[in-house]
Amino acid sequence: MGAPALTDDKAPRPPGDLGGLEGIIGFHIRLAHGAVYRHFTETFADLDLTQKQVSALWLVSEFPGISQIELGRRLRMDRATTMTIVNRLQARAFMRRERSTSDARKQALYLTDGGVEALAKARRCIAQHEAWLKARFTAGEAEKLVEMLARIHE
Amino acid sequence: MGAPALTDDKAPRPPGDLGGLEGIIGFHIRLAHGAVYRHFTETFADLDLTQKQVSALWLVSEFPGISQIELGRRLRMDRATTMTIVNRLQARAFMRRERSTSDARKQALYLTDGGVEALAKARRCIAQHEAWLKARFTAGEAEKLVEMLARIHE
DNA sequence: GCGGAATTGTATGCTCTACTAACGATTAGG
DNA sequence: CCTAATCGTTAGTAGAGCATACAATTCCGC
Repeated sequence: MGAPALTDDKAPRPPGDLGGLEGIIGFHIRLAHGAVYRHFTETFADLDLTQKQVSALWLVSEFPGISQIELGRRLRMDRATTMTIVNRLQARAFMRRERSTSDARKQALYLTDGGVEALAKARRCIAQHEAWLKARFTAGEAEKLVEMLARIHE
Repeated sequence: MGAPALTDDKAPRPPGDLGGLEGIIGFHIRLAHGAVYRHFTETFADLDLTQKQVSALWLVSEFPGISQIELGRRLRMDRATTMTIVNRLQARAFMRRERSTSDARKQALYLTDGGVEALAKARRCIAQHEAWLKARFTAGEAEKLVEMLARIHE
């Protein structure tokens, strides 16, 4: 008991009040992720790329010839999810698949010229997006935040 | 130039290496959110409740009679998304809708007895989930993390 | 070397979340 | 009183994640 009724409009608690949810770390991660996701989507509206697609382009650029399973491992995606990402990027001619010469089970992934170009544009958008994010923190805080988040995803 | 080939299996970089992605705050928030989401889903497998559903139950419990639009505002969901959440919870008889007496446009949301019970169980699962999360941090760190995440979602 | 187990890619189908656009009902403001 | 704004609702679209099943390939024990 004690929770005040809101049937009338004399709301006694401010609109941002989240009650007991306020102290839950997981809840804040969820909201923060949502906010970042929304801003990302706006920033990348012109490029029409999602976070996952950009991450995949980026990783394939840094690890040319990487296999799908390895790409998925680093981005914490399962095989099926990785497939749909790569399918879309291949359909837009940003990426191509080749059978690996060392292991015929694997596909080796490479960026096409169009993919390199798209990634270059994406990097500029990411810089902008990150600037929006980092404006809230000092350099030390940003570093600490990244380090703590890394502890969560191992 | 510079990026080592992975066509062969002499991978010169460790499997956790994310290259330039490492420094991107948004990327770490994404991965952390994924990890939290996965653990949450495991923890709540028996209850068959999602993060959003639990958050909604919790908020309606703290603000009985809250309108859908207000619920959505606090959880950063639009009206359509809020609808589907409330629909599911109502279908499982955890929540009921009533027309607001003060504003006939609004629905006033209340937990049913089943909803109260489900929330009680959910709270125990959340405690477990949060303990898993908090094990990585000191009390001070956890507080700082929450505060920094709050800066992101305002 | 051979046969069974594990790995990788692929296809299919389901779910949750989120968004847009439209519409009707109700309320609020000039 | 009439118009604009708000709220709920429905329908459609899309990304992301997961499970399952299957084929091809490789690996390992014998």
